[in-house]
Amino acid sequence: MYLTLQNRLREALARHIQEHYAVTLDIVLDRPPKIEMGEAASPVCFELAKRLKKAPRVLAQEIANGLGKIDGIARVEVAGAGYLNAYFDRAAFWASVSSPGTRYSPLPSQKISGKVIVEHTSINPNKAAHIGHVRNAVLGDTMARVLRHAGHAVQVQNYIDNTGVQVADVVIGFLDMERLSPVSVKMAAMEPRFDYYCWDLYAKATHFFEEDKARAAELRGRTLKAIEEDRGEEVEVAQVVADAIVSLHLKTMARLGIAYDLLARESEILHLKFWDAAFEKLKSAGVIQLASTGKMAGCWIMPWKEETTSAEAASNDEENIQDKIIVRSNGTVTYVGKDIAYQLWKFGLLGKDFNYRKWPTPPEGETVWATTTSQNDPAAPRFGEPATIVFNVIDTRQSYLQDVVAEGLRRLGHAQAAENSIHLSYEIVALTPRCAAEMGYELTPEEARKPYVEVSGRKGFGVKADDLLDKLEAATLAEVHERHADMGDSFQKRTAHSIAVGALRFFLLKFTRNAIIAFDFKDALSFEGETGPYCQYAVVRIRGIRRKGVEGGATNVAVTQETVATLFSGPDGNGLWELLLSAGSLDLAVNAAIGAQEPAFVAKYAFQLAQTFNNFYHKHHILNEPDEQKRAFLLRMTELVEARLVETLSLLGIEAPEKM
RNA sequence: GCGCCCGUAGCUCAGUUGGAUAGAGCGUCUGCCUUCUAAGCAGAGGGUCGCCAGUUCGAGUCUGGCCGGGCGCGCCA
Repeated sequence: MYLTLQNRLREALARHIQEHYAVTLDIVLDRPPKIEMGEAASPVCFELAKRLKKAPRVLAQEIANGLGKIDGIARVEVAGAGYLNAYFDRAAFWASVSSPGTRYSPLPSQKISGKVIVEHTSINPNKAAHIGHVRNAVLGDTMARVLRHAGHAVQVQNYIDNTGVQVADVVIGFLDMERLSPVSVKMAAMEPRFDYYCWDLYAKATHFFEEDKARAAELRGRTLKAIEEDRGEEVEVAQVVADAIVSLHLKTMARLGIAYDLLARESEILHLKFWDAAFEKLKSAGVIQLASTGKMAGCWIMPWKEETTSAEAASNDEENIQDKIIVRSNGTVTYVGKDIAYQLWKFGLLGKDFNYRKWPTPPEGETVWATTTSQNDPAAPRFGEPATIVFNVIDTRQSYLQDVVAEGLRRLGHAQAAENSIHLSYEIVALTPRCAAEMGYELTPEEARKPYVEVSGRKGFGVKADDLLDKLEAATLAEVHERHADMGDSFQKRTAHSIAVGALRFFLLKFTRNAIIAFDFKDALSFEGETGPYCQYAVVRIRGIRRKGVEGGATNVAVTQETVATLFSGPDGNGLWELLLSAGSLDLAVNAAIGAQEPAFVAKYAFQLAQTFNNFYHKHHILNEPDEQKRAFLLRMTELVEARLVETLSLLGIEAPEKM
């Protein structure tokens, strides 16, 4: 609602200034420092004053006087040195927030026509998911929810690198270190904690490789080649491991309310000749070249840093060559090459499509599709339909590689697709030294002094997602049990689960993307202050009021327009108005979140609304309010807040329980 | 060496395209449960926005330089 009024004001000011001063200006709008000063303010007269060489306050007064009536805005006044402050029509705002039909309507300029792809999670399927993977998934899932809320057709894809080095390492662990047969691996893969087993095995394999580099190179080379060529025990085990772990990842993410439309697998990129098609395009367009000399001889490379002059290039020693290898001298393709093929497909620029089948072991109640080389299921959604915009949720350390992928598209002549390939980058989740020590990690004195310690999947060092969720659920269950002993067991569990998810998702979303999160159990297990449970608690309070009201046989009287007008202009008017305004500002938060690709804005908004409500809650004792009209008004207000807060939390993937 | 990111309260972080008196949570201290759930509320204390210049009517925000920290620059991903 707020956004609608803001847009009306912006348009009215722009038109007025254009008509009366023949100046076209972008109208900057922000919030006045205090609610008494209105709800939207523009410093546009300062800019206009400069252009016209007139005093800003004089111009502001002229505009305030001349600006006609704007629907939903009561008046526009001059303030300070020349601000234009707009005061919303509170009763009208109440009416529109109350009407059930109000929906988010994006600005026309922001409407993305066509399909949006959000690729996230994309964990190497060779070990259990850890907290860093959860940040990726939660960011991507939240972004997808927010985009859907804004009316976009979103497809969520999870890229499965089932033919890469990481899977190969675990395959070597099973075949060459543990000397298991494929059948035994198949049996092991049916165990519920197979991902944990692989977590340890992967760490052991990494250690094993470090002992003897030559042996490592030989084993890896042989295993990777077998997997790529789709033959032997290696490929059999690789498939078993990758498939089992993907299913476990899906299960872990389902605990957090995260689901996927499509699992796009690297094995299909290879076997359906996606790479071959991309390779031909890159070669014929001259985007990549076969290096004949130097240390990259025999590789297909994409030249980088073209702007350096030949003199500079000549003086540069080989160490500084930035050219990116796309195909190795042994003929195998790098990750970047495969990613270019995949990215081309996303935009419908490859001229090929996958076959699709249902994933055989999805989480309960879900349908997940996956790519396949075998028979296509005609019931599959049209995943091959070109996207107009693609969000790739990948940590910031891979920025350079993402730039290479986008540059590849650009040099193939797809400037628009390159522009719309958005790297939704985020910083890593590290552990505080204290947390690392708690987990039995021996810190060097240097590490102990740093604010955080980086996790490492290779070393098997990190907080596993399921362990963290278990810990959170145990903590919330103990609390729920204590507070609501009368509650049934399964209800207690459900409640504890939603609080645990609320705590974790909010914890990961309250930081902006480029903040490094130093993880600590103490912070993540906190349920007070700026947390998910705080926001959930506000909803629970509202539901408590409603239950009590129904029990007490509260009369359901309609709130008259007079009551609304009187209360908003009365002594508590500004306080009440602040809450309503906050409840009507979700569209602003969503708009900002999409504009900046920053889900944290929605989390900040949820907290701010919950906080404003808690303030209201303490100020007004609703059910004891003797005045029937005022009571009805306050009750209606809580309903409005509940609806908007529940909606906001659902965008964050957080459920509000009935009691907590 | 080159590139990207960061530096705001004791700690952890917000601060949309430059706008009015720089905010929140945690922690500390003081109050508030016979009244709709205290996972809460009110209040106090806490700041040379790393430093120096510049642009501007106006800079935490933009530009340049410096200081400090992180990451990337692999025939790994």
